Amino acid sequence: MAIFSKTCEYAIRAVFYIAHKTANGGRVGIKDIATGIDSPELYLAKILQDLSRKGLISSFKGPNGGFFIEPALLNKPLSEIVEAVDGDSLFYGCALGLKQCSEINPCPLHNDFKAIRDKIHLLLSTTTIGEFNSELMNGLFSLKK
Amino acid sequence: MAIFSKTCEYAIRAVFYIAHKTANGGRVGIKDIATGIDSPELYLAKILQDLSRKGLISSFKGPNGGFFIEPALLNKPLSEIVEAVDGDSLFYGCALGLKQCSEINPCPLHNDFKAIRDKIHLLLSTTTIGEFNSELMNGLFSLKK
DNA sequence: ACAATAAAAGACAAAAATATCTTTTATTAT
DNA sequence: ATAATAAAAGATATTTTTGTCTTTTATTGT
Ligand code: FES
Ligand code: FES
Repeated sequence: MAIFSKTCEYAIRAVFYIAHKTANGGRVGIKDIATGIDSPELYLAKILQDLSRKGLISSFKGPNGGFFIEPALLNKPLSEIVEAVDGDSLFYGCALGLKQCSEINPCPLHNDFKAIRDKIHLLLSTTTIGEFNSELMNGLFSLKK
Repeated sequence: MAIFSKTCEYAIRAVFYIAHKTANGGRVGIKDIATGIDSPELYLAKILQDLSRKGLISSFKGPNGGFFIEPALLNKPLSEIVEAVDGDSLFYGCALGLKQCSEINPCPLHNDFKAIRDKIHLLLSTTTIGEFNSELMNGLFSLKK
């Protein structure tokens, strides 16, 4: 198993893609995004509709329409995307699936896992949506293949 | 999304349960295990069959039959259970689902994620199946609720 | 030998995740 | 106004994961 669901992988890659493509204004269409991140177009459309409803990305219909990200939202943490799609069990849940992760009734992995889980949470809450824009423009980072 | 699949959560909890229940010999039946880790009995049976075929746990049929773990296997790393059930993408896969995680074609999260991924791998390969036996016998750790 | 026990195996069922198809709505340009 | 464009919405399909049911096989005790 991967760390994120397939849906979440697509969501993150799409958000990074939209962010760096519209950082200087303009909009980017679903076909462009789907090709740019190598994902099934119609499934991605559903995911972006959802993010749009939740206000994490924006869109316009019609000619010259497409998706974009409000400049102010470029420094939102990536954790908000993850939480919107996969929920927060990666940040707060028990590694072994106990109903409640707690010090009172800990599973055997609790102590060591909590440390790692907190690092994941920290990474995702300190990484912003627009953080990689210039590297992505320069082709230093990849979102496909 | 949680870090392990439900199947893997049950598998780990069951292995810990069997380990500490049979550390001093004897066998433990599926009903006992399912109750002890709070999992659906018949589904767990399938999971244990699989682990048994792979040689990670042992079993006997008939009266006084049940599951147990060869003493020598008690210091096998937990990572083998995880790998047998969930595969190795948690240890080697790209966070964003790129086909290949590599320095040559890295995703934006690559550097930070690799560090965390390695910690997860280290934790699971240095934790052994029998490591928590005494704490489990003492009730210091929990495998249910 | 025979009955009782308990896991193995195979088939099936339900739910969730992933993916696709079709129709509608908003926007733009002619 | 009208046609063209592109996302939104709703419905449907496929695949995977999770869970259950039934039959078979191995083992034990009588
Ligand atoms: S109780 Fe399992 S991780 Fe905290
Ligand atoms: S390329 Fe994505 S984690 Fe290495």
